[in-house]
This record gives sequence, C-alpha cells and structure tokens, in this order.
Amino acid sequence: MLHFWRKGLNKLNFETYCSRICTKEMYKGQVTIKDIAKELGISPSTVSKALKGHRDISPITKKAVKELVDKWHYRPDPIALSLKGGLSKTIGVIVPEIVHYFFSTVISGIEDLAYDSGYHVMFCQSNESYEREVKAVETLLSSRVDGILVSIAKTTMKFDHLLEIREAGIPLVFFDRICDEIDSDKVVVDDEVGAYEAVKHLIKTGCKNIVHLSGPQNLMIGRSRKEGYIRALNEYKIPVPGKNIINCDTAEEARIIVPGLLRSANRPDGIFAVNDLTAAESMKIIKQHGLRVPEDISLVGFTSGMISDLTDPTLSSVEQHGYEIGKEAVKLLIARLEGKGDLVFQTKIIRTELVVKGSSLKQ
Amino acid sequence: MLHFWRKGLNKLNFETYCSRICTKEMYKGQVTIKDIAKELGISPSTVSKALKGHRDISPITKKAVKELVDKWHYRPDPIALSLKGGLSKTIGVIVPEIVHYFFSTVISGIEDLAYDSGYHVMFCQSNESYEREVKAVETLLSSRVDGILVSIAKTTMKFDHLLEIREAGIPLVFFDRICDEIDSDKVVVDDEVGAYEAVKHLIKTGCKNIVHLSGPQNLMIGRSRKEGYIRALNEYKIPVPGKNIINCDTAEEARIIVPGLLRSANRPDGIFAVNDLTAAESMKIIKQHGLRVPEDISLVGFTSGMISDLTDPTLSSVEQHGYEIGKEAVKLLIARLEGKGDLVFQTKIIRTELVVKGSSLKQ
DNA sequence: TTTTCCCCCGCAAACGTTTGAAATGATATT
DNA sequence: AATATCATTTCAAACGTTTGCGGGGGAAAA
Repeated sequence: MLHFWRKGLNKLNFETYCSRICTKEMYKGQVTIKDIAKELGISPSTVSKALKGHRDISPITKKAVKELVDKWHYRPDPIALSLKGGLSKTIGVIVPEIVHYFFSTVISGIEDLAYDSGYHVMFCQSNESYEREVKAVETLLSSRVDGILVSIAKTTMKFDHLLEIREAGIPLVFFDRICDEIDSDKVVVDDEVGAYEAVKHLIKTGCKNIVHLSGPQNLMIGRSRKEGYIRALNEYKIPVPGKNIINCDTAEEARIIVPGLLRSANRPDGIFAVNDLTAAESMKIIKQHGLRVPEDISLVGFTSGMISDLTDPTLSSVEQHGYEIGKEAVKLLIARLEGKGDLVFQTKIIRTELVVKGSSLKQ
Repeated sequence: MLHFWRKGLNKLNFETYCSRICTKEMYKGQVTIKDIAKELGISPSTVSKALKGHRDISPITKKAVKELVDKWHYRPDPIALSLKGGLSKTIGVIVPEIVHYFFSTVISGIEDLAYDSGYHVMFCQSNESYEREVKAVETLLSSRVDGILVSIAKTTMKFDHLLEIREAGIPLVFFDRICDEIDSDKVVVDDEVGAYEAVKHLIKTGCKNIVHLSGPQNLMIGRSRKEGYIRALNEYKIPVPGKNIINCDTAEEARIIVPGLLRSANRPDGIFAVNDLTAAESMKIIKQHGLRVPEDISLVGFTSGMISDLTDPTLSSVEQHGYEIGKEAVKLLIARLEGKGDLVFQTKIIRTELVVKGSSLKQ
C-alpha cells in the first residue's frame, strides 16, 4: 500500500493509516520483521533496510516502518543475528566462586565493561573443583561464546580442557589465577611485589620472626606471594626457615594450624597471610589466646576488601584492585575479538597497593 | 559412500575409512552438521537423525556419524537450536549488586540449579540505580531470555519496566526485594518473623530500649523488618517511640547516626539493624566510644554471612538462606517455563533463622 | 514516442538445525 | 512378473535476519 504514496497519494492522512495498524493483536511471542512487513504490505527486506537507514529506501517508507516498529516494540532477534553473523556477542567467565569478595569485585568489573561494549556475560563457577571447571568449559563452548575469561580452580593441575578452548579457535584470557603453561593473554596482579611490600612493612615495623601462611603452590599466585615474602626477608638478611612457610589458606586450616604456632617455642611476631579470610581468622585465634594484635603479633593479609574494615583492629592488607582486573581482562578479550587478529599475546600487570591499617601498627 | 556398505561392503575396513576422514582440515569456525554430512557423503538430515538415535537410521550409519562427530568435536549450535525452537534456554537475572554477600549467595544458588537444569544464566547488576535497572531489563529483553529473575533496586519506585517484561510474555520471578504491586511469582524471606524473633531475643536478654536502624521503606523488606520489630515490642507492652526507628542501612549512614545515639539522653541498650554491614559498623563505633558489646549495648543484624563471624564479638544475626532463595526462584521460573502455563502465581516463603552469637549474649 | 537512467523495492540465498513427508531401493508377496 | 512392504535416506520448509542483484516504473533526455 505504500506504493500508492509514491504514486501521488502522499497526502494520505498518516494518522488514519496508523490507527489501522493498531488493530494488530499482539502475538504471545515477539514481533518479527515479517509482521511489520506484512502489516505495511512491503517485504521483509525493505523493513530491514529501512531500519538500517539504507539509502535504497524512500524517506516515507522509512518513517512508516519506524513508527510501526515503535508502536509494536519490535526488537531484532539477537539469535537470528548471531546465526547470520556467526558471533554471539557473549563472553563466558569461569571463576572459582562467586561468593568471594575478590572474585565478585572482578565480576563486577567484567560486567560493567562488557555491557558497555555491547557484550553479554555468562558465568560459571568451578567451586574450586577441577571437574566442575572442565564441565564449565564444555558448557561455554557449547554455548558458542565469542571468548572466555578464566581464573583457574585451586585443584586444577591438568590443562587439556583449557587447550581445547584454544583449539576451538576461541580467544582466552586468564586473570589472577593464571596458567603459565598456556600462552595466552593474561591479567595478573603483581603478587610478588605486593607480598614483598607487605613483608618489608612488617620488617620495618619491628617484626623479627615472620610466618607466611601460604596458598596452593600449583597456582602462580601462591608461588609469587611466597617469593615476595622470601625476597623481602633476604633483602634484610633475615633467615627463612622452612617451617615458617606453612600451607594454610582457609579459615578452617587456620583454626588447625595457628594455635600450634602460638604455643611454639619461638612464637612469630608477624604473620603474612595469603588472603584476608585466613588473616582474619588468625587474628581471632590470636586474641582468643590472650595475645594482642599488633602489639604481640602483627598481621597483614591480601585482597583488601570489606573484611579488612570489619576486624578489630582493622586488617592491613594488599589491595588487588579487582574491579580493574575485570575491566582489563575484558579489554584484552575484546581487543582480540575485534582486532585484526595479528596481536601478540599480552600480560597486563595490575599494581597492588599495601593498605596499612590497625593490625600492623605496632608502636 | 555409505550406501556401498549396505550393499554388502560392510567388511570395508573401518579404520581405513576413518583415517581418510581425518584429512579434513579444521575450519577456524565450528564444525557443522553439514561438514559431517559432506564428508560422509550423506545428507544433513541423516546426520541429525543419527545423532538423535532416530530409528529410521541404520546402525552402521549411526556408528559412522558418531565416530566422526567425536573425532571432529562437533557440537550442535545452540543458536541454531534456539532459532528453531524459539527458546534460548537462558534466564536473565537482575540484582542490585554482585559484590554483596547475600546477593552473591543467591546468585550461587541460581547458577547451580540453572545449570543443572540445562539453562544458562545472564546477570545484570543495577547498582541500586533505577535507570540501570531499566537498562538491564531492556538488555535482557533484547537478548530473548526465556525468563527473568529480579530483585529490585533501592531507588526503584516506578515499575513500568517490569510490566514491560510481562507484556513481552516473559515469565518473571521476584526474589527478596519484591514488588507487591505486580502480580507474579515471588520468593521472599519471612522478614517480619525474622525481625520479630531478633527483637524478641533482645527483649528476653534484658534490653529495655531497643533502636531499629531501618531500611528503605519503599522496599517490602524494609517495611516488613520494621513491622516485626514493632510487633515484638507491642507483644511485650514496650512503647515504640518514633525516634527509635531510624532510617540507616549503610556503614556511611551509621557513622553519621550512631554517635548521636550513643550520646543521647536515654542511650539504647539494644540495636536491631536492617543488615549486617550497618550492625558491624555500629559495633565498631560503640567500641570506639568506650562502650561494650553486648554488656552495654546488644546488637543483632540481618543476613548472617561471613561478616557475622569476623566481628569481635561475633555478630548475632538473622540468617536468610540466600542459596535456597536462589534455587527456589529458579525452580518457580522453570516450572512456569516448562509447565502447562495454567499455574497460579505462587509466593514461596523461605524461613529465616536467628543465629545468636556474641553480640547479644549479655549475662 | 522511444530510450536511458535512477530511485525504490522485492527476490532469493544464506546462517545451522529439525522434522514430517516423499522418495529410493531392495525384498517379500501375490 | 507385477505389486505390496519395508527400511533407509533425502527433500523441503521453517525459525528471523541480512544483502547483493535484478526489475518495475516514473521522469528526463533524445
């Protein structure tokens, strides 16, 4: 019927025309481009072109299409778009757990930048389990995500499932818990420096016997933080007895290990814990034993977050800037997705920051 | 070529056949059903049916298809499936924030059950902003999610955007922060009872002058918790002066409001806070003023989580079972998605549980 | 009047998959 | 030998969208 207009009936009352349009009863489902076309008596391709402002389409047709589209709340179906374009505009994320201050902060950064860039985000949590991580990879690959961000689980020692992502031709970016055996884009915290600064701070405030409650050594972050600890002690010519490095990175483990430390012959006067939860639990145990923080024992944690403000005294900690990590990871991924493809793998290092609070201010 | 087999060449060495198959160079993209069909010299529909174990297809063909599918790591494209079936097998979730113990717990529950049920999950955070919530709805609708779970933002007072979800014919389930103006499935905590129990506990342990740091009154949860507070006091014939109910639900507000309370003429001897963060901050302020918890002032919070174990003393709080809430919300949504559609709207109430810890054990 | 040109628009194919209907070929029945 | 029967496979349409190409028709040029 639009043809008539071109033939000289342009004075046809637009309102009349539109009111007729309104009679269309809404489907339960979504309005499609075909519905619009049928109602207007034009072809779907014309509607599509009109919507994209194609120069082939006359202004009058464009206007009619746009009015009906507004009236009927037409939205292009992203699924059809994806089928056509081969891209789902979705990125997959695998984290060890969501209920975790640091990771939820990273996720927040991922979410914010991804949505601003027109991508959707799909999360999977591995719950620190290798098997679930493998399943998560499977799930995301099946979902045809355009790219994947991963922070690996504590129990992951094999990496075939991650190589499979590469083989499927899907860009992969590691963040925080990276896998150094796989060449890929990575976003890491300068854990070593953060740990070094934390321990140096303990030394400078007078600690002589500093224990490190360390993380899993199959993870880079566990190794790096331990190395920072060792470097600081070496720098000050302080011996590093092996028994001062203890694998302990959960509150449960702290309840088992810390009491023994406090009763031991040469009780530590400083503790550097691999994370805040362990540090906070240690603090409670120390106080229960009638010792004072920081007077008797200084404490520094890692991942300054809500926790560090809630303890009494407040907990000195190394801030990791999780939000930044999330944003950088997405930035790297999108660069690879939309770039020319000839990019070399990058490793972005997010600086840490020692935040000194009550638990390490001795004097 | 498979035809020959049926014609009597079944003894053809399978291995030889397969080795030939392997010569196919992998696309950068994904393997499709057409690639499989072409390589085997059969039609795509045969491959599709073979994969589904259709009885029409001969065992020999099925075997050949399955071997090649394994070899080439074929995965059906969910996008094509969605286009066909009209369902994306994805559910959308809108939460006020992700970096939040309660919500991340709920998300964890949502994620676990959704994946077990074969659904994907897409998250948006409103950051407690009405505008972002509207945008999130827009995003999810454009993504053609099959259903949406929402916990509304503190600043949301209009609900047109939520009604739009309904108009689009997409099932909607509210959780925790519900909207009582919209008839829909809901999952709520029995906030009123939780608050009532908390305050009753304070009264029973000897508190005479209990202040309620309340949440936003445009949210059900804010109103319900206040009502529970009032009911408990009424039951014990304790007057409820208006000045004892103070809007204060963040750490920042606590820093402004609580000091005044402590210096006031009739200092409270009990505080019931609408959430743990406010309670924890209040505890710090109380201690800074040289008062003791719980001897001078008892404290109870809401949403028992990590926080309640970290404070000193530990914080009595009302456990909300966030993980259960998430699972129930998904359960309701899936029931509606896969049900006959003639279901009546349900409101699931998750019971709360008062967890008494150090901050309210007076004697 | 005929030719040329340009403006608009429709056609058809394509993306990957499913599914009922139709076709094929071979065997069994009459 | 002709027909019915069966098992197996292919065909075609459909989901919603995009896009290059071809065509209709009106207007200007010859």
